Amino acid sequence: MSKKTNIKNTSRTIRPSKTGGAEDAYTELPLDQILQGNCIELMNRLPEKSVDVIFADPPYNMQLKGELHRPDNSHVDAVNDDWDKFDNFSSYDDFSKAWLTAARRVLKDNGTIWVIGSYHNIYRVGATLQDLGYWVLNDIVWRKTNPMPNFRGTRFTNAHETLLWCNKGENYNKYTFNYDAMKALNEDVQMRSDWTLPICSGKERLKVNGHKGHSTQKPEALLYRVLLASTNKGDVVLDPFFGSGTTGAVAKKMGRHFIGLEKEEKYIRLATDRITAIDELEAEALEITPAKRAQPRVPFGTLVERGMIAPGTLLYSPKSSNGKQHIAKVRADGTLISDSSKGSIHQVGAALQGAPSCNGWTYWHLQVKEQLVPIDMLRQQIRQELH
Amino acid sequence: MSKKTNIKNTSRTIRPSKTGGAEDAYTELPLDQILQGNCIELMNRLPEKSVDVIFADPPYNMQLKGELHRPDNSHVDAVNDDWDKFDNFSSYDDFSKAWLTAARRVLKDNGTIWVIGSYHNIYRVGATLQDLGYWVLNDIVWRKTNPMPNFRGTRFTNAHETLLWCNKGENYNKYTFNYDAMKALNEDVQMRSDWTLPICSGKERLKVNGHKGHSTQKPEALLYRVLLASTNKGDVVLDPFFGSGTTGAVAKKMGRHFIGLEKEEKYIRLATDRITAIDELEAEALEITPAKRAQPRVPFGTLVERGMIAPGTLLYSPKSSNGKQHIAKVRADGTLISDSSKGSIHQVGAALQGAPSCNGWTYWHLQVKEQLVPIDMLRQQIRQELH
DNA sequence: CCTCCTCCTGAATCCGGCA
DNA sequence: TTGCCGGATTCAGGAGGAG
Repeated sequence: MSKKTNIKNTSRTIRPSKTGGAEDAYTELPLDQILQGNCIELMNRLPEKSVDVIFADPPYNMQLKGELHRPDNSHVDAVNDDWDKFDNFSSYDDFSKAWLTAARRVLKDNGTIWVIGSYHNIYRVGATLQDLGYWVLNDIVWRKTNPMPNFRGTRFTNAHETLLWCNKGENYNKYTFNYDAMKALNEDVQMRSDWTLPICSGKERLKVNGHKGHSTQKPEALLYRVLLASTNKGDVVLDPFFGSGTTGAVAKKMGRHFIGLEKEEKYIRLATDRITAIDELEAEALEITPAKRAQPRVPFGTLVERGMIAPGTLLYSPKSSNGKQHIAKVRADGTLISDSSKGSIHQVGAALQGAPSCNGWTYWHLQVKEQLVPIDMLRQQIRQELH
Repeated sequence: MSKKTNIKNTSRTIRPSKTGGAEDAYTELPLDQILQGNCIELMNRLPEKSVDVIFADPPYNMQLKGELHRPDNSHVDAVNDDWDKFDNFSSYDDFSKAWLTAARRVLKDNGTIWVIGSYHNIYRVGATLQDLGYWVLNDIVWRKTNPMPNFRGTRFTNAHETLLWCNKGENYNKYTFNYDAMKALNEDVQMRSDWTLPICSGKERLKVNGHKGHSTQKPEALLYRVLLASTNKGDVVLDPFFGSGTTGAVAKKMGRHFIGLEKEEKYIRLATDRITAIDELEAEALEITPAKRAQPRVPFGTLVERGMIAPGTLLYSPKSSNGKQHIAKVRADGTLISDSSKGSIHQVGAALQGAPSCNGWTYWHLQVKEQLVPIDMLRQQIRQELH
């Protein structure tokens, strides 16, 4: 059982045919619509080899256990939706295999598929993609500028998600990749496999009664880059896990057609309202998040790690008016130790001077051939590499 | 068939025992050595649960690429393609399963394993890790500052590799993670899951007759961060695909023990020379920022006992946003009593705030000359005495 | 209108020692 | 093994109010 939801009056007429089985097959693509139901059944009703690109944001199977609080004791509103629960890896794999098989049938031979995930699920999804014959073109890392920290200090901040971009096989080489558009978007340097973008928050984040409209809404900037890279104007983009409809919103804005598949009524309502309010952009499109121009932050530890300053190296302060000079030793984790204090280059510099603060980059020097050179010189080198 | 290679004169004597099978078992760990042979066989000869960390840089499945094509390189239909791919990925999976199983036996229950790979193999490796019961702690993205560009403009620049960091399972929670050292290395901001480091080039890149000594030599900075994060001084690090010996070089430098497994004679020679030339850093330089949890516990009652806080003293919470401030009185046994609750400094603090927990040391303050001073100041005094 | 400050929040596999 | 309980733990950015 499934029904369709029209997004705009201009959407095409649907003619389900009764031939060939219990399910109604779409003889024509239901463009710019959200179809309600199980995405596998719905995909099987679409004509084969009919869509240009698939973007899929399947459940991540997060397997969260207890409650989590921030250090200020506030409660973390985690993803604990029923749709994210699976019994075990095996049942998750069955699910992945099923929807990716249905997706493969619908995808044009020269089409491509994007799947986004986290470490909880992306390794399984990636293996399943390969098992089904999909060919990985790139794995893309979405570096979040503002991820949630690790509140308990138990792991590295989980600061990225992964997208897999695949075509239907090694020998299908005519997929769309707008190389020059990507290069232009990246200030005339080849677009890399790591994309730095903020998470979806602020005004862009859809709310219902003051609460998140969807627990995992993706930022439009992410979809913008995906669609700009891998589709042309007028292409058809299928999203089998439509959710809050970011794919549809960006597709409409960019003059692409979308087909959204979604089980839950509440998300369909949310997405429908959202997309209805959107106007298609004129020819020239804008990147929502411009590249940051600021100088990249370089921790002092980076110099140690890279072997530019070995642990055990002595650093020297400038000689003060009374001829006194401070010395500190570099430790393995990029902190300093002096006679009387330990800590960052800034902390130790401040402590030794009895000052409230200190710029360690200019205060501390290396001895190079009987000359003192500020460690800031080394930071400049690294910043040049990071360009 | 395998043999060992001593790296330094001080290495311990090895006593292979003839008991229990055709293979010689090591009754003692062959520390700081490179063992020649098949890594699975070698791992099976090591004592179980004996190494603290495994770092593995397995073949990326590029070698198998030839097998992924038909011998005549003919175009393969998508559907028929499946078995072909499956068979070949399957053999890579068998290989992964075999060495990861052997690795699991050798790894201490509270040990962790790192595996590095690219999109060609990491999704398969990740799924295999999970299938074997390993629990992913983080997936780490190594962002290369200087990756090889995509010359043909057909894809995004492949600018990263992925590391998976796992422990032996969901319930093994005592793995080593030097959170504070990582934070210090990153200038007092939590270390994230994306690491920006250059590839191995220049002087660091080992050459033999003017050519690369090893085709996939990893940068020492990468191993430095891995080992600083997940090992302590004196720990044993096993690398089953030792190659050019970056793991051993960094381990030696950092005062960790290594065990290297490697099939090829030429790489063993390369790595041996390399590691021999390396000096271990001095002890003071290897010190890192200690975890607060590692500091001696001081019961609040000690302050009362020592007369630093008299029974009857009033303690004050910080003023909250609505101007409210909680007050509690110290009792003779080091518990607090307030209007509504009694108990430890933590329990009363939590109860008064209606919070799930509270660090009483930072929550409660003494009034000293019209200023509020956290009682943690007094704990610091005691800890210094204990020094 | 601008600045400053406080509050809130985000796909999270989030503690550990001891009785 | 379970349960108790001490006490350690966060970054970026947007919204909104105060001044």
